[in-house]
Amino acid sequence: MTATLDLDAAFGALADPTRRAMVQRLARGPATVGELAEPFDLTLQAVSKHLTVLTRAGLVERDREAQRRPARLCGPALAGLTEWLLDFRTHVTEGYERLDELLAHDPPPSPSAQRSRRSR
Amino acid sequence: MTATLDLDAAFGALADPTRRAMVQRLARGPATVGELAEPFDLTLQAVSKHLTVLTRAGLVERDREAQRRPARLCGPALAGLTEWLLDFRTHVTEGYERLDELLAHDPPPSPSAQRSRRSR
DNA sequence: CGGTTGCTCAACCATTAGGTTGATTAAAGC
DNA sequence: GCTTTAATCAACCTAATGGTTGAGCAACCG
Repeated sequence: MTATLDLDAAFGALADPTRRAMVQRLARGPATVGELAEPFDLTLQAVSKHLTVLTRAGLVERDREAQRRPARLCGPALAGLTEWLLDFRTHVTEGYERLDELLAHDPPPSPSAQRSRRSR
Repeated sequence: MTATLDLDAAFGALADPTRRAMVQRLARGPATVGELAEPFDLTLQAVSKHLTVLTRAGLVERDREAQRRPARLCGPALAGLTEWLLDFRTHVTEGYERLDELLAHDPPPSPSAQRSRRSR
């Protein structure tokens, strides 16, 4: 749907507290690398790297404005992630009712099939 | 609430495709390590490790049933994750309207006060 | 009892991740 | 034109990941 949402990259990106904080910061509006770096006592380079990770995960996009390269949030990936989780929760409830008390969610709409994966 | 939901661990756990697949598999019901390992051509040990990761992330719980140690999904962490994402999206929309087109979501219901987080 | 089944523990290995310092590019600002 | 500002590139280090093999433990099977 969002085309190629890389769940590996997206989840991975959010697995880091610094990155999560940056994302939350960006939720308030675009920011330059320097601005993003400020609260973290990390080098600019480190922050730049984090930004790269977030960008490759599709969570942020970069602009170019004079010498500055402000970053701004990129919604779809976030939406995609949320969707995956919600969708997953739906799958959980379907055919495995015991869980609806755990997840406290609504009844399953339809069956589906799913298959494995090859890794690394 | 879910007390200490470790976002680092939880997002991190889901950042791996094998682990995600295992979680999806578990969504259909508890499974032993062997059963979980089967589709992946990995050693049992590797799968066992993944299970440990998932367990530490609070995503699964282990039982003990003779020599078997079946794993089953543990809803709250999943729910917590989803909540974080949804909550975050809410933060995004509030006070930064440009994003509602990005996130393609519903209009913000009301202003509210909710503020950041400290990490690391 | 001895063997098999189901799994974990331990040691190890290769790759990646998060961070650093140092050098370099690129656009402004006198 | 040189210097400052903003950021990236490059090399490097350390620690964590994802995987392996091999040994060990616990419970059941005959």
